[in-house]
Amino acid sequence: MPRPRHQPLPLADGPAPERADAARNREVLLAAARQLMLSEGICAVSMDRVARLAGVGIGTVYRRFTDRCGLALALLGDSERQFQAAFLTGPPPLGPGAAPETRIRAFLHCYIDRLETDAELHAIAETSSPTGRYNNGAYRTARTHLSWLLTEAGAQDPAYHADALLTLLSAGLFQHHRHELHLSPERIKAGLDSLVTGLLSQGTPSPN
Amino acid sequence: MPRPRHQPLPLADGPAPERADAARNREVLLAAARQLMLSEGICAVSMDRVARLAGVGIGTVYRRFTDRCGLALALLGDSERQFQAAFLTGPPPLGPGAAPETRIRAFLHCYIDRLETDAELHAIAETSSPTGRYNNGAYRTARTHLSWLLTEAGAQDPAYHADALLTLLSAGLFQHHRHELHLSPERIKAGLDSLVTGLLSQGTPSPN
DNA sequence: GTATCAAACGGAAGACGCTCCGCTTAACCG
DNA sequence: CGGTTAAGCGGAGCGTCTTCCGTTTGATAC
Repeated sequence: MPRPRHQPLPLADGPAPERADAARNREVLLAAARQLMLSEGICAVSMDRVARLAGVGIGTVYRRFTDRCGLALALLGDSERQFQAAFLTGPPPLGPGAAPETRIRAFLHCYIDRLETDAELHAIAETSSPTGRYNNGAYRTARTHLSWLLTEAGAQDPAYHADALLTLLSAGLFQHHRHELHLSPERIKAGLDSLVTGLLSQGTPSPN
Repeated sequence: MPRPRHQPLPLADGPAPERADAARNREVLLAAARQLMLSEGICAVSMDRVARLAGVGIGTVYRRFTDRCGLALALLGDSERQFQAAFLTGPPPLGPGAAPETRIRAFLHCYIDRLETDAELHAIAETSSPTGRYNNGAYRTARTHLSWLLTEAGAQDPAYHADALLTLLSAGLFQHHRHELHLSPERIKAGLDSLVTGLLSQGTPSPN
């Protein structure tokens, strides 16, 4: 009969502690993926090759990262954490202190800058199911934040428009604008800016 | 020595005439794909099964439709042609005759209705490369049209905002809104409408 | 009818994502 | 330390998309 496992600390249970070998493998795998990416480009980062370069079985890659998108998301983890810290608790204009509208623009500009450096990785991270993009922690945090800023700024329908703005930050659209239509990042930011202006020109008919 | 082929009619050369067996196979394959879709759902529509049900080799499917997205696009062909006819030459509010702003809204609403009936097929059609969605005839026609309407309506930066609006009509976002957030089609249309209002509230400062 | 050739065909083979399941091992307890 | 258990591991195998290339065939000219 399976005896109930004793709970050493019933307080503050996170999403489950990771065993030592698991944590080790996570790092080894991320390192392998990064190396593959740097030396041969994104296309070379297949689950199979990452596993072999890391010296583990494929099953392990999936156990650690769920799927290819999960691996991409993990590779973006540092960038993501930095970004979140910046818009949640960092200095203005991105962080608290600036006017909501200013923060929204800063958020969008910063996101475009992130795409400029890591568009391909973002593209993979958005690849799973059609709705996969909308179902991960990073997306939800961003949406919640944007939605709140839009509310603060007095916009109509913040929930819808938060999703709308984030959809305009999809890697696919960015790559199309950037590398097929040859728009500069500034041009893209300007487009987003005018959209924000439009969004905020309604809602609060006159902010007096 | 290869003798030069005689040209029967040097006038009006289309994108290349399709040989009889090729045209026949195209129809057989589309029928097979439709049947599979109706009887077992979109997931059952794999290139392999379509080929077998049609009684041809897989190579033929690829020769006729290039890839899976091409097949999906072909399945949407009728709907697409109807839609194009409607907004290019049909009656108002979608076609010529109504005010540009009215036509823009009608365009978006109509697109949402199309997604409501064929979201899954659209999702597959948007699946190829990250930028695949932006590189097919249907997309380009829609973009040109929207861009022109935006110009007529006096919007700023019509080129950018045409892409923006079309990106908000992606199947992935629609499915997320519709089936995960449980928004009604009307709710989605309202969101798009308020965006359009914002877009057009600038540009022409006062249309007098 | 016959010759010719580009177009079309078929299906084997490759690459990749992902699943499944039997075996191994870290972690914890007494 | 030895027992117990959940977590982790490995890799064969499946399904799918896609490519490649040798063979076949429809269309045309003569």
